[in-house]
Parts: sequence; C-alpha cells; structure tokens
Amino acid sequence: MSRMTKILIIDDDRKHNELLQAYFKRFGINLIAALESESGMRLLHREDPDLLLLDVMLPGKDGFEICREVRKTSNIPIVMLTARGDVIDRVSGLELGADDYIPKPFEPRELVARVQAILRRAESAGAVGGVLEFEGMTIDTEKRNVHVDGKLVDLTSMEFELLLILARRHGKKMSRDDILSELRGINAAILTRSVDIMVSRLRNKLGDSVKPPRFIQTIWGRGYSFVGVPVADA
Amino acid sequence: MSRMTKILIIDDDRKHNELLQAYFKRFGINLIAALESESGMRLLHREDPDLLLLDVMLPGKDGFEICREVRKTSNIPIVMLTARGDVIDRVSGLELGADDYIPKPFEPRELVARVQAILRRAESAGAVGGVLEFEGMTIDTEKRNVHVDGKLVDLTSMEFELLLILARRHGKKMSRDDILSELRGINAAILTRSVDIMVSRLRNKLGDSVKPPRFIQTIWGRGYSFVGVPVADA
DNA sequence: TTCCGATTGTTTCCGTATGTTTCGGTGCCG
DNA sequence: CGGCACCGAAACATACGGAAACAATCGGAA
Repeated sequence: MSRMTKILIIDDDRKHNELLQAYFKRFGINLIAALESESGMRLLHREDPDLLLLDVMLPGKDGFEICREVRKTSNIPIVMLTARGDVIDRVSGLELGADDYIPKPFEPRELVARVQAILRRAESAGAVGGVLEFEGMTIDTEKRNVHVDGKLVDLTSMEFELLLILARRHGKKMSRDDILSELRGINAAILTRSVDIMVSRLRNKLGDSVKPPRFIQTIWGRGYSFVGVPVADA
Repeated sequence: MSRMTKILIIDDDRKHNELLQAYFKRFGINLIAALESESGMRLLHREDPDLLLLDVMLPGKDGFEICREVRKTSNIPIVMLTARGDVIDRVSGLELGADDYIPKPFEPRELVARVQAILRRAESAGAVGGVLEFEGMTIDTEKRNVHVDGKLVDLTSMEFELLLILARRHGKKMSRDDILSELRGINAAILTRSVDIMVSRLRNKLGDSVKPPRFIQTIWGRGYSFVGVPVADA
C-alpha cells in the first residue's frame, strides 16, 4: 500500500486548492489542481488520477458538464463540490454519474474521509473473500495461487505480488516507479529494468503475449496496465 | 440486469420503512426491512441483499456497531442514516467502513440517487463504461484496443492516445497544438510535425484515406477533426 | 558452514515505437 | 498560370521495451 494516491481537483479557487493540497498531503494523498476544465481535462488524461474532485461553479464549462463528459469514457470516481445546497443539485449530480456530493463549506477532514471511503470501495469491489476473478484468470490472495483457464500456474512470490499489484488496479496505468514502490516499499527510483524482466517472465508463465495482450498491456513510455476483464461473482 | 436489486434496511420506524418500500419499488428496487439488529442480521444472511441501509439510532445494538460487525465478514455497500448531523458522526461512520452517510430528514429521491450511485460503482468497478462507439469503429479505453469493422487494429500507444483525443471530441476541430499539449503537456509550440506523421500512420492502420476521410479529416490550415458518426448504445 | 538449486537482478543485443528532416504534392490566392 | 503556405509520407535518427544470457542472492539440506 505505498503507491501514493493521486487526486485531481478542478476548482477556480487557487488558494483553496493550495490549502487542500497541503491537507491531503498529510494523508498521503497527492492532490493535483486545475483551475478550469481545459487544463483539467488535459491533466485527467495525462496524469490518470485515482479520483476527480469537481467544483460545480466554474468559469466556462461547469462541473456538471465536465462530469457528464468524463463519464462518457471513464468510470473514475467523481466527487462534486458545490455551494448550492439544494436537493435538486445534489440529485442531478448523482444522476450524472458522480459518486458523491459534498456541499461547501465542508470540513477538510470530512472530505478526506469520504474520498477514502470511495477509493476503498473502488479498489476492493469484487475482491470478496480474497479472490480476484477475471475472465480466464482467478487470483486467490489467501492461498496465493493463480489459475489461468482453470490451470494452476506456478508463480514465484515476486511474480505473484506483481500480478496482484496490477490486477488490483486493473485498467489503471501503473508506471514502473509505482510498481516498484509498491513492491518494495520505498520509492527507490532504481535505474534498472527489473520490472520489465518480471513482467516478461510473468507474461510467459501466464501464457500472455505482448502483441494483443490478454492480461498485461504495455503502455509505451509510461508503464503497464492490467486489462483482464473482471467477472462479477454470484 | 437479470435480478431485481435487493436492499435491506434496518430501522425501527415501521411506517417510514413502508413509505420507503413503496418509493423504492417505483425504481425497481426491492426493499426489505428489519426493525432491529437481530432480525436484520438474519435477513442479511438469508437474503444476501445488494446494499444495506442502517439507521444509527436503534434499540439495542446501534447502527455503528452493526456496521462494524458486518464489515468483519462482508464488504456489502453500507449507507448510514442518522439524525445526528454533526461532522464527528459523519466521519466516524465513514471510517467504520460505511460507504455513505445521509442525514435525516432526507428526500427519498436523494436516497435513491445515492443508493444507485453506490450500486453502480460497486457493480461496474472496471466493467463496462469505457467504450466509445462509432459507425464502423469501437474504441475500448480500458483495454486500450480499437476495432474497425469488427477487426482488431493493432495501434501503438501514441497512436491510440491520438485517436482517443480526436474521438473524444469528435466533430471538434483540434489544432496541432491542442493535440500536442494534450498528448504531452503544456509543452506547446513544438516546432515539429510529429502530429502529421502520427495522423498519417494512424490513418494507415485504420484503413482511412485522406481524400474522402472516413474517420480523421484534415482541416486545412487548422488541424484535424474526427468525423466518425457516433452510435448511441442501448 | 558449505553446496545446490531456485529466485531475483543486471547487462546487453536488437526489434519496435516515436520523432525529425526532407521532398514532393495540393489547396488557396492573386 | 505562378507563388506560397500547408500537408502527406518516405527516409532517416533516436529512445524505449522484450527477452536471452549472465550474475548475484537467498534458502534449505547435508
């Protein structure tokens, strides 16, 4: 659990953003800020944050519009912030696909708590009983074994950890640093390419290929991403 | 959506429960009610609902206790209902592992919206959602692959990003600077023509042509625009 | 302790992805 | 028609990732 959580806020109040930035840092959360939708969308795509905080009142495109737009192509958790306190807004925000709504002014501590609650859910959804299931792959985090197409695959412990790290954040781009720091603990910006090799070996054992990847996708110049399709259990 | 959504509420106000029951039914949600924790836990295990609504003030075990207990063995989504409106309670509820907190009195409509928001997240965490569809083209933003006329097209990651940038804003003219800054960062005004080359290569792989462009249109002196026809999904 | 095999890490070669230059072609203006 | 600005894409240059081969490390058994 050492990869730093990254959150993007789009809010035109620069000072407020800076305060939140400092506050979030105390909880190990890296808050990136954009002042309006243009740069916000750019950062969203470039930084690939874990959650999006949207102020409703913005110059230009407002928070609802941004929310709707983002939802077309992503299911990143979204939390709306607004000063308009009436129910209409709250409901319409949620119906647009926001995950939560927090009226301003709010206690920073509460914002953090809600954000953490949502992230916890987003991460652990589907991980019931310590078993991660994807189409053609089952990962048992208790027994620490992996089945591919029903066949048990013999992985070393590093390989297993690596797979777990990727599978738990399936769909998310993980840089080599992200992976290493989660694998080892401290951000030892190592200059080597051990991750590549592990991925390579892992792919081999999983019977995965590079070209059309079934499980582990390379994102050139960025890192890796697990692209297996999660299966909801009955 | 094979089975009707089933929700369990534990609240000692029988009349209130019945009102909610009727209200939820209108949204295709089956609300089961228990008046206290005993029967609540029984129903929880027997009925295996999709979400749990917990009143905080209950005779005997209160909502927080129940929440804590349920969390030991399950990560069913939990929404807390309470009349105590202060921040301490809100925070502690969330920290106990609740997914949301709604102060009484609340608008039924809002409760439904929040419940649906949470269920949506719980269900689809990673599942569907990241798919852009156009006539003859499907772009899966999660798996990061593209199909043209049903055939998988092998794109490099830059090519994919470029296509995504254009397709997300289909119909909109994108200057080379717009594209580059979204692709790389604020690093605008690069003196090169890498965008042209990427577009050229991308068109090639997509089987698109310059003259009557099927997907990517050149706008002379301005930039490019995605002209694929979006398909609304069911 | 020392040896042996399994696991993990590094170096390295090489193919592929991305970026730049350049040349030739095309739309736009008069 | 002629000049110019702009675009397409081939050819070239560079950066990055895949994986074989080699090296170091760890863990258990004699």
